[in-house]
Amino acid sequence: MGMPLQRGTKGGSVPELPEVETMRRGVLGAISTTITEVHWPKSRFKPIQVTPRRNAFSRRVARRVIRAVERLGKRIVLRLDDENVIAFEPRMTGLLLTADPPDDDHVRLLLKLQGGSVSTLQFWDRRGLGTISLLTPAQLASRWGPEKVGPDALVVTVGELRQRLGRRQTAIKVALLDQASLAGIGNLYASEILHVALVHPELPCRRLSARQWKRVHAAMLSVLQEAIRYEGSTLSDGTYRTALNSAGSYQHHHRVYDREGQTCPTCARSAIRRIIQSQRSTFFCPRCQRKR
DNA sequence: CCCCAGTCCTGCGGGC
DNA sequence: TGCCCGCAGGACTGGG
Repeated sequence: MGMPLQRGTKGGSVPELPEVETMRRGVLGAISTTITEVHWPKSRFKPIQVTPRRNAFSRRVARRVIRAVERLGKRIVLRLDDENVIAFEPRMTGLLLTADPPDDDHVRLLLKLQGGSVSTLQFWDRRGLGTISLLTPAQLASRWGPEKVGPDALVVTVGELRQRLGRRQTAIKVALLDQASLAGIGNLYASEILHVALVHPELPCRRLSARQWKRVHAAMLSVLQEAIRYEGSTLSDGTYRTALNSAGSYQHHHRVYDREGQTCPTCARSAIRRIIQSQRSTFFCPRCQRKR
């Protein structure tokens, strides 16, 4: 039983629902402010994708008032007084900050705001896979309407969840990541949720019993809500930060993610295993989460 | 429609 | 000591 005790090393938690919801709450102070300046800092890195082009974006958001700050799955949406929206998509390493960023090199956009408690809003992105978009209501609907983005994981009912995923042959862990079926879950929380639900990650969706769907749904809510209370997960590479550039602390409460070889905290007997599903790591306890 | 592999990008750790 | 390679995974795309 010489189980290797491994430490997660380059694990970098990515903004999923709890992290993006924490970002949203962190920038609520931008509501009712006016965008007075728009800056695109020069950088030695490849520029990130901005829609429309930067000049048009700057011209169209200048002097607009931010009416609301919303979350759409893993994206932050600022509703402007002309009905258009600014959408920030953090993807792997994007952050929305009201405080000083982790470094100046990776600031992609800086908005100066007037009239509220928040005077700057910055989009910071180390890897640069994130996107920034200014969209009309029609563009928003066609890109991220209900046909493209499923119901939010905090809002979906167990019936809806089962209706959307229940007939699929795909492994439950892979299906939970499909944003068109269910919005907000990413690789980290999928493993955590299935562990709490005591469901094996490789179980095909159509094989889950009604009881298991109930457990998955309940675990999804409890894990996501608990993670929001701890302001999300900041792993060893420290990438994810809140709007105030502080670390989240849910990583201290992870049960399986990035804990390969460590003893399962639920049964205290088996070692956490790591497998690859759809080219992504999945972590689970083979004792607590049985296939049959 | 369903499902999977490949692509984008930077930083970091391990191996040599 | 430094270089190279693999890995991290969200969203999208193209193919079977």
